[in-house]
Amino acid sequence: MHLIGARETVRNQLAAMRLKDLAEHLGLSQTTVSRALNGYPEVNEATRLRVAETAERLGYRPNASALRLATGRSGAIGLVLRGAEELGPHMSEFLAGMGGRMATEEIDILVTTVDSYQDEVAAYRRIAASQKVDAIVLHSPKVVDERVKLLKDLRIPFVLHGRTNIGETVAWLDIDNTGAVERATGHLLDLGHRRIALLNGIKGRTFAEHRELGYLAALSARGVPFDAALMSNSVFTDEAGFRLAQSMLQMDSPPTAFMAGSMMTALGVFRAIRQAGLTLGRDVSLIAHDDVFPYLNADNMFPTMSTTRSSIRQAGTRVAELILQILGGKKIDDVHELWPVELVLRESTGPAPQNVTR
Amino acid sequence: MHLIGARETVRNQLAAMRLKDLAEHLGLSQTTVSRALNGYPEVNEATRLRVAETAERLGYRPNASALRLATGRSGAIGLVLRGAEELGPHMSEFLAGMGGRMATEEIDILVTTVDSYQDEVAAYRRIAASQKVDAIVLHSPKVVDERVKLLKDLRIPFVLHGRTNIGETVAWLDIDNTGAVERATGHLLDLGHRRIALLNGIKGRTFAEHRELGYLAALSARGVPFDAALMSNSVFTDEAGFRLAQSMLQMDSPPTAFMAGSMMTALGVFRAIRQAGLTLGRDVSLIAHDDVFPYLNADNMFPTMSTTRSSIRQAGTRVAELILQILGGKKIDDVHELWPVELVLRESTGPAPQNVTR
DNA sequence: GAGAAATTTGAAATCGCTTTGAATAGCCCT
DNA sequence: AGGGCTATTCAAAGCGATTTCAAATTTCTC
Repeated sequence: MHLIGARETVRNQLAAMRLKDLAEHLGLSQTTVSRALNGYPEVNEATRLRVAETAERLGYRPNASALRLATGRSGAIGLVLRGAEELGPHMSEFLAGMGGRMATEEIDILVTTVDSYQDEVAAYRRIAASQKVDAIVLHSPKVVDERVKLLKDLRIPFVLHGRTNIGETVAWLDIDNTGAVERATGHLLDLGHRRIALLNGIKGRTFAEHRELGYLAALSARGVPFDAALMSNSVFTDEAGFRLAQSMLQMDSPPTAFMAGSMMTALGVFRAIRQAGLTLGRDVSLIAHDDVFPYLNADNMFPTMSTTRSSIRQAGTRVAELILQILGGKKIDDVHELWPVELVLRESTGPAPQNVTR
Repeated sequence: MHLIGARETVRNQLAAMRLKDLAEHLGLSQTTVSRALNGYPEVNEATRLRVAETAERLGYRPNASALRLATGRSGAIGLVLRGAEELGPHMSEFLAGMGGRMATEEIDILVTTVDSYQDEVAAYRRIAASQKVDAIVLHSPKVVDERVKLLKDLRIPFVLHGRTNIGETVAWLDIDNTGAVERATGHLLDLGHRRIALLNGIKGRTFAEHRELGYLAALSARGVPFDAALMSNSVFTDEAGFRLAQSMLQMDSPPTAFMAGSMMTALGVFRAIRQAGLTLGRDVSLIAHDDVFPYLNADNMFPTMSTTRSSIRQAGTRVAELILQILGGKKIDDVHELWPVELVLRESTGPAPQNVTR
């Protein structure tokens, strides 16, 4: 019993080491240890070395909550997802990109899932009021997205992945959906296609509207009238792609080419074409938008798939970078990036078939 | 100037409201307000009502960091992902399930991405030392997984999604991979198939080993010898499925049936079968494991796909629940769940073709 | 070698919450 | 009226870090 010094409280061996413990261990004040660890200049180099070495050896890490309380920064950035719809392959790729960049800064990503738009608004309010995150990634914007206003009112820094027309300055990163689809559609038109189907994303989402703009622009540039029956809006699933393509192929005057909004959609279209007894790349052409999923490679398809390509993972990485810049003080007026989209032609596109009689 | 009371410090309007502000506003002490908000019994019901109403009206939310520091609980659970490989469709479904359950408890999910196993270990140490999370979800275990030991040493509660043979008691939830594959393989054997390919997951992962066990058990039960050339291990991608199925179909004695480890794999197999000029469900049979992705429905395929089915999203929800139970004091010895897997027969399976001469 | 300047360290305040222990007020009894 | 309870409320002490301000020590400068 008396072997244990009474002056010093004996902490549970299992409890994590605190700054105080480390300081006592070193015979220094908490102040000095803290400074040494955080690279302040006013600490003796020999001391700093000793502190760093001991901290490392003892596995000391500042308590995250205490650090956050003291500094006011939470060391995390928030991502609110509408569980069912949004946490799909696109988001996980984006997340992977973001995570990669944030990991090097020891910043975590706080994922909150919600069920409805109302819940989403509530979640933002909650996150803001409780100061859980330093910034937010806003995504999947609608053409007019009130969430932007909300976040601005809440005074929480954020970067928008996509664009919106809300008349407020926001930091954003987006890909040139209009240009991509315009070019792809133009290419199909040049190949002689006149009936081109557009399997677009959910109505109201900015990217979907942008794609529609590009589609219409290409048609109108070549004086080809558009047919609303060839334009559809839905989620990007294999199933929707199949269903839509199937019904369009049964039209009196079916499309000879498809523009699929995602690789998932393309898989369904693919299937519908085959089921109709047609051959992709000969009877029917297909260009899909490729967000570059590592597990679904356009080059490895049969036939290989022509795509408009833009890595959503890279976008995630860059958005993370932009957030760091903003947290570092950069003005959001200067944070706008529009990424070009490649058009990669492969085997799924070919000249329009001559005898349209089927 | 003198209109502003000098006694009370004027806080920036923009700064979030603190408990102190709320208390002053109410003319009560922080203690009472805190208690009222947290449902302690020793506070007058009228007071509680008034506090609750005012807090709500003013949008007060306790500062997360302060709350965490004071209570010692972080209100978050951790998920470490090896970015590139792991953050795919499976994980995002699992995450969606977890998130749904955690959201109702106002618990967040802290996602950390890492690049290597070493980084992963470092990440766990960091997370533990900085007390960022109350618990961890450990996933994708290997047959012998040292991460279990690490987390136990770190004394951080966790639930394992899957199983491992490390000789330590851990809380886990897993699906009956062995049983599922055994039954599916048995069914194919009953249909007369003798050359059945197994496109399994990555070697060393417990679930892959379990599936192999089931496969071998079914074969041996019917006295059918196994052929190592029909067993493969790889990631669950469309591409790998295609490549493996394609090469197997070119064997002298090709398989007449495939067991695909995931829907992604199945898509590739599907393609290889078609490319070989064969018809799925007639010339070749296919059973895929279906984790139930909302965007890839076995029922909507053509032909519809026979599957072993188990919702990974539900698993996520349940794992979240188990974590909550453990944090609530439940002994980990009592937390083990083995979920049965359905075998759903659809059109992609049929009797083995009679004339094997091709 | 004395005083000024620079370097290095430390005590204590602070961040915003919870919680312990004490104080006050109200009520019932005898 | 005073003692004993119970019901409420509050002041102050943590939680574990950072940071301000002051003190102690060393190094210059002349």
